[in-house]
Amino acid sequence: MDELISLFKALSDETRLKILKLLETGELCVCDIVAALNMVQPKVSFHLNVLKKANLVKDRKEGKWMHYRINDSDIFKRLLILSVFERISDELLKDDKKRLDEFLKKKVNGTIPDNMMCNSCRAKLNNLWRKS
Amino acid sequence: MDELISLFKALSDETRLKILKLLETGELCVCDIVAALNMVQPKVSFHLNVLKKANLVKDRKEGKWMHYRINDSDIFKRLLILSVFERISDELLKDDKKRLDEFLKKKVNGTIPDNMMCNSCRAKLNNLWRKS
DNA sequence: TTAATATATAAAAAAATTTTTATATAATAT
DNA sequence: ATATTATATAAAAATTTTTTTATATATTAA
Repeated sequence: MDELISLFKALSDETRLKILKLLETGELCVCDIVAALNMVQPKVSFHLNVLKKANLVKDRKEGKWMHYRINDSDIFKRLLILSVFERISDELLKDDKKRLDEFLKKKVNGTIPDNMMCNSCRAKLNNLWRKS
Repeated sequence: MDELISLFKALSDETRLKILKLLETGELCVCDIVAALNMVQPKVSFHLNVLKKANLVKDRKEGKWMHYRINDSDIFKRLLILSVFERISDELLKDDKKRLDEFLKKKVNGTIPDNMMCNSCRAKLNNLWRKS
């Protein structure tokens, strides 16, 4: 029962639902999420930890960066997460997505120096750059 | 989004999950739930109110009694509630169900006087009595 | 080796939720 | 009318969660 409660508890907070929604399209590192939500880093880390304890996200370390992605390995969680996505309007995340885009753009155009980016971010952004 | 959050929040508490599980087999009045959970009445009323605000239960007044029942009118809530039931072991509710049975028995055998029972409780219990 | 960076963690403060205790309300019984 | 009963609500206390601020750790850069 504790597992069930920690799952629902994790889902009952606006910041955490926003984080999940930001991760909808793929993994992000902590600094991306901090930029998107415009919140202080320890606050974001706190919420990521709640999500992690509830097994709603997985993390992956790469150099000094920590990447988080959705963990929908079991069917019940997948369904919950999908229902959540469905119920959160794009409107609500508009500003956050905009800040995220701007932050990623800074990474691409070099406003954020190359050595302040991990390899997988660079690879992904280079790829985006070529596409658009 | 607030509706979604209040739904998950309502589901992230042991007492409230127990109440839902007690209501699985049909409506109960507040005093039944108080007896089952062995908790003080205002505490139970508080949690019932949280469930009601989240639209997880409906209430019905009969005389001075208030009856609560599950509200699974929409498909998402029904699914959530069913998943919850599936995940709560009978073991966890064993003592509560036992206390509930004993309380209902007292209503039947007259330890609790007839005038301290509403008509629908009497009807239901008489029915049970005849069956068993 | 020293400095800088990304993130985590700890401690303190703030805010929200839950529990308890007391009281109010409404319905019924006497 | 008065008393009793079921439940709700309000106020205070206790607990939990969240936020903030400061610091620690690990990794890379210079």
